[in-house]
Amino acid sequence: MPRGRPREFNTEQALFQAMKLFWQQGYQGTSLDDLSKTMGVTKPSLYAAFGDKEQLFLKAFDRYSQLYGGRVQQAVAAQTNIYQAVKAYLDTIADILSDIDNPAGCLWVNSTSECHHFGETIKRKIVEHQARCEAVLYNRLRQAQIAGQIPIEEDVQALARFFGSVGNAMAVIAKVHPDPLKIRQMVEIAMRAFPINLSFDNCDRS
Amino acid sequence: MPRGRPREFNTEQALFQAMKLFWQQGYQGTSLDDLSKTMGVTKPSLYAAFGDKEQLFLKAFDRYSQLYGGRVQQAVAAQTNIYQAVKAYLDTIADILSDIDNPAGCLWVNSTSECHHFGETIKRKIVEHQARCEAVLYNRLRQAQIAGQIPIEEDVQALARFFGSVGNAMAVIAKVHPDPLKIRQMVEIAMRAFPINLSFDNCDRS
DNA sequence: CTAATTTTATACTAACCAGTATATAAAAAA
DNA sequence: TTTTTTATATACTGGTTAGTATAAAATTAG
Repeated sequence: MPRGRPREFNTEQALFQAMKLFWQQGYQGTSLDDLSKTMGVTKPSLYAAFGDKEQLFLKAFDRYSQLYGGRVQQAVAAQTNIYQAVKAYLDTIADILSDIDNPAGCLWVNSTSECHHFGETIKRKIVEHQARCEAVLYNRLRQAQIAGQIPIEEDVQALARFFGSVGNAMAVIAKVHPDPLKIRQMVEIAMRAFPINLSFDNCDRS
Repeated sequence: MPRGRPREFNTEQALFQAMKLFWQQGYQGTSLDDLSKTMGVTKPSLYAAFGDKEQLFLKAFDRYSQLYGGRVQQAVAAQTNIYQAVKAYLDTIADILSDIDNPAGCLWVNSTSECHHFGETIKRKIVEHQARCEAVLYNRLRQAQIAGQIPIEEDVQALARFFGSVGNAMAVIAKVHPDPLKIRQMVEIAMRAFPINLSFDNCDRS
């Protein structure tokens, strides 16, 4: 057991609350008094445990990235078919956006809108997250292309960016019209842009 | 000529500067001192001419909506072919996002991210703008559907929402990677999702 | 020129912000 | 118990925020 007086709060739970608050209200829209109250941690304890507001945000963002980015990544990995893998990417985002326990929209998309105000550290995190999401799709698409399932003349990097962006677009819609049906329709229509290799079409699009 | 001391600033130009500042920095990220300085108008004059911060934002947002929404609407109206009309919608947004004189991204998308902090008046404006953009696409798509150029079983409302959302997604990309080429590629791929009426296909997709 | 009217310049206010100093409480170590 | 260590509670600080009071300046009307 550690030395001094024990913490009266759970670090993980408190960080989760901070993440949800930043997600809902944005970085600038969330005050330390707000955080302190919602996390159930007094300000001095908060600083001792997580550092200043920027560091807390970084940790909250990492948590978001691991939790939901991880869930999307797993869903993609679980599919063997490339078409279904891309669809799983969008479907999982649709699931997350439709969960009424979650704040509306996407923390990453919200953060990009605020990026003018951020320092270099947070900006780097934002770019990294985007790159990681795109890479999940790119790796699978490129692999499928090499396997002949996607036409060789396709720019799979651009394709990964497109489907990644559709996920972001769904988050924007979810923020204005939190209607699961509308989000599902987005997935359905977006998947029509999936390229067909006419000579090697062995993809199941059921 | 009006009665008292004449204004030393141009209202239109000042509002344009305010719009650009909100666009770049967001509502919460833009202070009145900021606005006063950039607009070249002292705070008391600013309040006399535009009202408080919320009212100024509403006017700046209206200006944005008229200026760029109008430009997109015109581009769509200029096309006779439905496929080209939808493409013109996205191409015009790509043009606006690629203009280095403009702040990165889209004021509307940025504002949706901040919406938790807004009062009902601004929230209504945000929903209205989205509905108007979608309507530009819907009206054309529905017309084309009635004319038999789009399959009757298509949900053209969902289609309008999809292409509108692609425009938003392009704005998010532009905020992180301000690369015109990447934005153009988004348009190219998104247009693949355009529905073909196999029995009445008279659309020019050149 | 005078009076009425409107804009501008300066300085101010009350509330809120991120962050902290100080003192106290709760645990382990000696 | 006493000392050491860590966490908590309270109150505070300096800076920023939106918004304003006051007075001077610039114009027109009579």
